[in-house]
Amino acid sequence: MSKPYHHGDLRRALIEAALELVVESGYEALSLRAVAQRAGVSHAAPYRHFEGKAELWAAVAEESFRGLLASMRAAVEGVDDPTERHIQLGQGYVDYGLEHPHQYRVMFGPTPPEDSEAARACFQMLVESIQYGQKRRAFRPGDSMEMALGAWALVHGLTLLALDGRLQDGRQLFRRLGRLQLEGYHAQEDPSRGYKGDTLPD
Amino acid sequence: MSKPYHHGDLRRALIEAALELVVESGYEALSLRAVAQRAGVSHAAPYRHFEGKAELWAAVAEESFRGLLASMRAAVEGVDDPTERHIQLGQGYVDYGLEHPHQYRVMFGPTPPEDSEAARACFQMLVESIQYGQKRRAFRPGDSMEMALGAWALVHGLTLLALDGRLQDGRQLFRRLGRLQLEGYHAQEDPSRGYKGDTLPD
DNA sequence: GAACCATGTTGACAGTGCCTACATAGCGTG
DNA sequence: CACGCTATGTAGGCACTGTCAACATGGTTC
Repeated sequence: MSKPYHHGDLRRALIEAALELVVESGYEALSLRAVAQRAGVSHAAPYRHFEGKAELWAAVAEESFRGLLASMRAAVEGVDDPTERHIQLGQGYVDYGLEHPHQYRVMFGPTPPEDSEAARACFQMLVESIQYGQKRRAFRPGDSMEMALGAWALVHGLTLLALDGRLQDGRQLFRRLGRLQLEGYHAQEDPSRGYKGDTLPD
Repeated sequence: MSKPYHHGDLRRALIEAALELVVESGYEALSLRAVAQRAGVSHAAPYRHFEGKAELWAAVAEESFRGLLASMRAAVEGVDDPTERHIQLGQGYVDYGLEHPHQYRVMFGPTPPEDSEAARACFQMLVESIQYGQKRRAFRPGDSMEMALGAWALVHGLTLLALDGRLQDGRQLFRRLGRLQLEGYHAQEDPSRGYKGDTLPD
């Protein structure tokens, strides 16, 4: 059979070649030509499946977001307590970032995908985790999306700082800081200490 | 006089040309050759002052960190209340990022500067703000560096998410989430709700 | 003034993204 | 079945990039 002229599913093959490249040779080595070569096609072939480099990157990012989503899902499986569940969710996030540093850089690189379904699903998990805690009266009432954004910012920021080598042990640090953030999210029995009603401070 | 063969302070001129370029034409337009041309010098001249592209980027980042530091300093000037001061500090951070998006991307881009004096100073401001609040018994005791890292992660994460267009109004959002985070940092009068002693949760 | 050397220039090389022109083959339609 | 149409591949070229080596210039020092 040798190599058929037409590949069959080159698009998929290119994405996987790109993923392999990014995992092995790092974030900056991702060139269209290198990807094409790895997939065993000519340097212009990718243009039949992607508009350009940015679109291939976006596809790689989307694929990676799916991995992130899976990591978060696995981390919370079977955890019922709202606080513990939320911590586990963040842990799953941070873990994925630390274990797939180059992919994480592609996901949030200079060309982030405009509309990523998987990315939205990841954020949705955070929102639902907040709402779950609110329903159980473990977290204070308030705009669950905003509180989820706060959680996202924390895990995202920690992951990036860790990837930049600015932290010692990002995983351990998150366990502490995640709980600390949740102390602010917890429902407060003493009304003199702050929240009255269902709004966030200020 | 025309143009003297030797520039005088080409290193400085290159950094400033790079800054202008990055501000005007954006983050990705930063090429050594473009910078050289803007400085009115041949394409290989920069190599007499920088080891390569990465080092020039690092210099631009360092310069930008100095701007960030200035923004943070200006934001807290004359603010005494620990909570308000800490919020203002974060505000100064977020504001700088939102007002200098391209520079912020260089600062935390794929090639972050290894040892940035200004970056350390920025972080130091956060640590001291925490310690200041602890001394005044406004914030709970605990590892001030860790708590500062939590604050950094929040502002850094929010800034990046805002720059990626994933937030509506990052500035406003920070005011709310910053206060929310501080609720977790506040000293808690009711010992039944959590912290005992001088350690962070978990 | 002569030698030195930091600083600039020129030219080249491999690699990049992207484009156009051409080749191949799988498909539907007569 | 044969014909063409079109999707998908290739080959080559363009302008640009970072980097290096060889050369030019001119300020500084003995």
